[in-house]
Amino acid sequence: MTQHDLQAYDPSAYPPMAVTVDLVLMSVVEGQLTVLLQRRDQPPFAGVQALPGGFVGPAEGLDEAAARVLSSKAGFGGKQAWLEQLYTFGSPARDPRMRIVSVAYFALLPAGELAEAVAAGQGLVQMPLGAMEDVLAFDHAGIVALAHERLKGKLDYVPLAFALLPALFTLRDLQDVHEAILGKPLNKPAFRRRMLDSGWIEPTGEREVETAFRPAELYRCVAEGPRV
Amino acid sequence: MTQHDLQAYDPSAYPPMAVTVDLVLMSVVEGQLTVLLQRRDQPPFAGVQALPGGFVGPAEGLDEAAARVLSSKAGFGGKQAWLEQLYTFGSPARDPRMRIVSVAYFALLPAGELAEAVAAGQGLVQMPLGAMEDVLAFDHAGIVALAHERLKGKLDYVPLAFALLPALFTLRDLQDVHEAILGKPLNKPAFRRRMLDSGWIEPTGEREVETAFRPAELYRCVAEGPRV
DNA sequence: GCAAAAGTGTTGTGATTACACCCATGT
DNA sequence: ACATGGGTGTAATCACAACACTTTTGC
Repeated sequence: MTQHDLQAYDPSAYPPMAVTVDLVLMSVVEGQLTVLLQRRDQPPFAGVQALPGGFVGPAEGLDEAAARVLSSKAGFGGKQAWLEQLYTFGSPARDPRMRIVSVAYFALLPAGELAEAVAAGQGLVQMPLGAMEDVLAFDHAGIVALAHERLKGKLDYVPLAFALLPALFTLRDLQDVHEAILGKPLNKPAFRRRMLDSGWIEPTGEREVETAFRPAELYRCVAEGPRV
Repeated sequence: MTQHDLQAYDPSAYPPMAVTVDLVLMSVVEGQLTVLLQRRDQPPFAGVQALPGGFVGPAEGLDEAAARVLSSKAGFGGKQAWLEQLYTFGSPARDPRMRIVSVAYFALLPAGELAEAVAAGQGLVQMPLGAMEDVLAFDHAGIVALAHERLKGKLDYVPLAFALLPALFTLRDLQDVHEAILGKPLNKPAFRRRMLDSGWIEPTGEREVETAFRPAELYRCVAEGPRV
């Protein structure tokens, strides 16, 4: 952005492009990492599943646009979700219609809220990450794979697992989420201690109810993150 | 990118934006992590240092545009550099002239090549990361800070330090680069072993020449990375 | 009292650090 | 010979994992 100043003042001299945001909306449903998809009803890729997304408005920031799309698709009532920029895709060939630069975000929601979004009946479906074999439109399969990688990589350093759980949760719930993301079982005592030593959670003194056996203690997340 | 298909076919219905790439071109010069900057000669921010950048062409991918800007500013002769997408900035307020979405990249060059770029006399200057106190145009100070964070975070997992060194280097050179990036001294034997065990380097059998004292062995990087 | 899952104590292992030392080279 | 930095061995520390064990609840 330096030696192109003359161009910049002439609207026809720079190449205008459409900028969109695409959302990888994830949750852990019954031990499976799951993504929210939307069936396209127009070509190209009519009838194919794709990531929800939308154009960035003229006076709208990128994070702002992502948050708008998030609340419009998963119009959850005033609750919070993790929302983080993932990567920007801008290959000239990625959309056959026109030049589109797309800023991908990933969003994390508790399973209950994902289910609500699906139940709202706006054509949204949830699909386990393992079940989608190249059935996504555009380059969206690669975007989902990248989101999964990022999730795995940050899991131990950043308190993002809590965005996939309700406000109160047990250590077993938390471990299930970690195992779903990493795709492998974890040792229970080791996991417990790592979490308790992390400073991310605090015990509430409350306990589960309606359990068949001994009820587990409920914990609360006390860590901060990019929640919208 | 799903429910806006009708808009997408009408050029006037989507908000066109200019898309640029900005480069954080870094090297380690005399133990200091250093960034390549360019003095702006046009308002806004005339006379102020900024990151080199440029518009993304109509048929050009983002990585491609970044590589083009890299080779035009630091027109190094056929050598290789580390080039990696960093983050995308799109606040409506970030450029007072018009709506610009900028995809930031960071690039890593050996100190010698950075010096060549400066010597070429295209108005480029190098500045140590510690020395720039909010003297950058636009939101570029934040971009540089983010690049530094990313560099620190990936240093132990990804073989990017070698992009800051010539093809042959000593373990001491490598340690100096790590220390400059992390901003703290490292233990010599521990660092040695970590590097030798990493599988990223291999000894050449060659040795330094013209040293005052015992010459160190020269190593070569055998790891792959996103080099352009 | 028994089944099932919560929660804890103890031990072992691998990785990394810290410190001390030896080695090789040019003056 | 000696100063200087390259290079190596050994012990200590830490984090984490594995395992066995105790505890608590509902039926």
